[in-house]
Amino acid sequence: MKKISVKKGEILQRKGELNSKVYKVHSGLLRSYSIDEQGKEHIFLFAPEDWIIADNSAKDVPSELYIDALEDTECEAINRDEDLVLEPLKLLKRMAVLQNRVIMLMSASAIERYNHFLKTYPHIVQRVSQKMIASYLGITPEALSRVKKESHGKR
Amino acid sequence: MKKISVKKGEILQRKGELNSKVYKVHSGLLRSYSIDEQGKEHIFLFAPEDWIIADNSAKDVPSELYIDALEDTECEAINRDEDLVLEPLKLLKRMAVLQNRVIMLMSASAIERYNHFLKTYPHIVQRVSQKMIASYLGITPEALSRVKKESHGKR
DNA sequence: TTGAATTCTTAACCTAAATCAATATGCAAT
DNA sequence: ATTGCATATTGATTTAGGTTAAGAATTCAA
Repeated sequence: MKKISVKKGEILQRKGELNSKVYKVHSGLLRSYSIDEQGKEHIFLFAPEDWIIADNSAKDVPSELYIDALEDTECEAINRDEDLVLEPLKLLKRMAVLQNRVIMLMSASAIERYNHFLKTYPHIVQRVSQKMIASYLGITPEALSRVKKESHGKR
Repeated sequence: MKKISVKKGEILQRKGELNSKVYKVHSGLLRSYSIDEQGKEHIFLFAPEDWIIADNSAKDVPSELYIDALEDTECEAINRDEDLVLEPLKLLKRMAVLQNRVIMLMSASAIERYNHFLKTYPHIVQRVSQKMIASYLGITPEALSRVKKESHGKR
């Protein structure tokens, strides 16, 4: 359990690493993301102040996700087994977020996904680029741009 | 922590309920699913022998998922807070499954999703209908039928 | 401050999968 | 066995979103 300072753009953890930690963000903004076979980035999670971010692969399996900083960030690195006993309720909350995300990805259109994002991360919209948001939603930046334009009257 | 017998088709838990439990399957097959605004079913998880199934919404929030039996099932109902301390490693495993599912939903085509399913649930394919599998993959039964046909040579 | 580099928007076109519809197959209950 | 129902397959058509490309707007580094 030690404090870490990360500069914007720095990579905290890479896909394929085994010694994966859990990071608790005190200030700033981290994200986790995967890169698929075609080299495309998919943002898995944003972690602003007070959120916890981690790769959740089994402990003996190389991690699937990269974690890096979208802003200069102060955070705390915790061992995964410590995390389990330290903050069990936060863990349940993370499960809830993931569950909503799966349901959303299976049933929601582009615009519905965007609205879901606004609800999950009300304070992040101003801090990240459209490109990042699109990557989180699982659509292209072009599609996001279109969809926002079309919905101007409707919300 | 009590034993429960569920007949095929019986609903163990409904969307909107608050007293949500965690179920550990001893034999048979359970599933959890949501129903969206258009009345469409989306299977969230299959739980065959030895799996654990639950709605992961926050405890003070009505559950999002239905849970029912696809086969006659023997299982065990556990309180969510008990579950947390009883089997912390299984919980981490469930997180890993969810994480893979999100990544899959964001980046994979229909055929890739099907192959992913075969890997996650090697023994379930024979036990559930194409319709159920399609619902789990987030595609229509028609799309699944076509995609399997097209890939006959290729795998 | 200026140039280079991302990012954003818009448009035209393309494609994977959804929808709609018809037929076929399998299964359960009497 | 026969009826009825859900499931599966196949085909025709539509559509949401992807791809490509080009210009405008922002950001960033020197």
